[in-house]
Amino acid sequence: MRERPSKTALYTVDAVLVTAIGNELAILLVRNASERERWSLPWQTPQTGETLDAAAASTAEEALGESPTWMEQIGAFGDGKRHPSEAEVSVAYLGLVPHETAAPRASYSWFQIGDLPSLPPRQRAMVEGATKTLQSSLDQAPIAFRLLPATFTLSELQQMYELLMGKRLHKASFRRALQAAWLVEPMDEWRSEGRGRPAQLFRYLPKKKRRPHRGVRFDFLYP
Amino acid sequence: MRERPSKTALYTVDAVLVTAIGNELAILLVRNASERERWSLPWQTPQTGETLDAAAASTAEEALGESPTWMEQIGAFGDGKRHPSEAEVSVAYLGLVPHETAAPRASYSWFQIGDLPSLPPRQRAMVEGATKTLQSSLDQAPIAFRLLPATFTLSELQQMYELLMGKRLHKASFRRALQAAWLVEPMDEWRSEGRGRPAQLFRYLPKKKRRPHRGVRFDFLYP
DNA sequence: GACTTTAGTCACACAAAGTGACTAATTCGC
DNA sequence: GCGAATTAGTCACTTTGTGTGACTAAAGTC
Repeated sequence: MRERPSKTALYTVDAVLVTAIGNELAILLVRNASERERWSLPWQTPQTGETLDAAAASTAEEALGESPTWMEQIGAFGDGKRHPSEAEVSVAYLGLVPHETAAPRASYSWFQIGDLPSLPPRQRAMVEGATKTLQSSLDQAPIAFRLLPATFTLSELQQMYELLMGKRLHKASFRRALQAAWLVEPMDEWRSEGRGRPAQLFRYLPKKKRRPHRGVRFDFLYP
Repeated sequence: MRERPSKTALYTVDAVLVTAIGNELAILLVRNASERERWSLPWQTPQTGETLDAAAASTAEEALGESPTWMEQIGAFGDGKRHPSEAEVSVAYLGLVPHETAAPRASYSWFQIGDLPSLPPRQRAMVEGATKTLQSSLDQAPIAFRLLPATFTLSELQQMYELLMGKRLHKASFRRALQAAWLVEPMDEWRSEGRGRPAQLFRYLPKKKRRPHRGVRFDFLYP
């Protein structure tokens, strides 16, 4: 956390950095400088002239030593909820990191999302906002791909979707939809994972081939 | 616009108020106090202790004399773009208003979205963000319904969807999807609009009857 | 070499969306 | 009054997409 330059902290930028560990999502927290047994999201006060996006990126880099594979603002939070800083408003960013390449620096560590310690109220709201954003933009943005390493098997991809959607998917349907979407490219590599037939490796490759949706979707029916 | 209390304006809350006029969306702008031929989005500096949502609602009420039928934060904007205030960051809200009940106060007026005057750069970005949010949450939230009066015909509803989606829809498909979604309730009223058979009036009525989605959606394929 | 395990595909049933043609109820022109 | 025009509302058929179980393929285990 960069120290705020003066008493009049204007606002902060906070990062909700997410990865997938095993069968659950995890969030990166940092130990408080003063009360060492308390945790909070990584945050900082932007330097004058720094853009919001840049401040979020630098917050993430300070925590992980590298940039997330995906970063997106999820909104401004304030509304009376307490924050480690004195800022009235904090701008939250969601960042995605493949677990394989994510080595937190000292005093940062991953917490399973179902097992978070108590957080400052404003940051608790950010975590909720982040999971909501994750769910709702699963089919608008390559969320699952950004949580996986650059190359992956289709089973891994399916497991990631199952994790994010919170339900099991049928293999044949999943692959059919994936093929129709023209989103992955097979590599000339296979990976043998102990037992069973080796799986082909793929990589994410967004492409041409758009096809507009057909009907209207009244999806807000299904909350 | 409420005057900012001191020179150190922390941040502002800006409102992108949208309505549908005829066959196009329109946005509410306010004439600048000093340069009367320039326009900007309604904004204000929140009073200390006021929540963001409350500040946005009060900005809208000051402009229209009433609350929008839908209001949602669309994010924080800063990133070096200029703003009428000296604040480094502004939090933008999207508000929806049915045109029938929207009477702007003095020095406010509606501008067709295709024919906006030049705006402060930060607010220009907000308008773009608002239209993006409109598009992307069309099937997550009752956007179209919030732009229509409380009671409407199915043809009006379809026209609103066509306007928001920017394409024509087939009547039978539209109504089939609407019925499946269980979102409107027929009233015992009909409205005769000049020529042709009178149309039954409906009202928005979200209900039970959920049905989970079936497959995965790789919709980000189609930008 | 039979059995287990994981990868990958196929085919069929069923559900949803695209589409044009139909019926229904009103106004307009004459 | 009556037929044409206009808008509302529905139907039936076709095409496309999804759910599902059973199948083949290639590896390890015993």
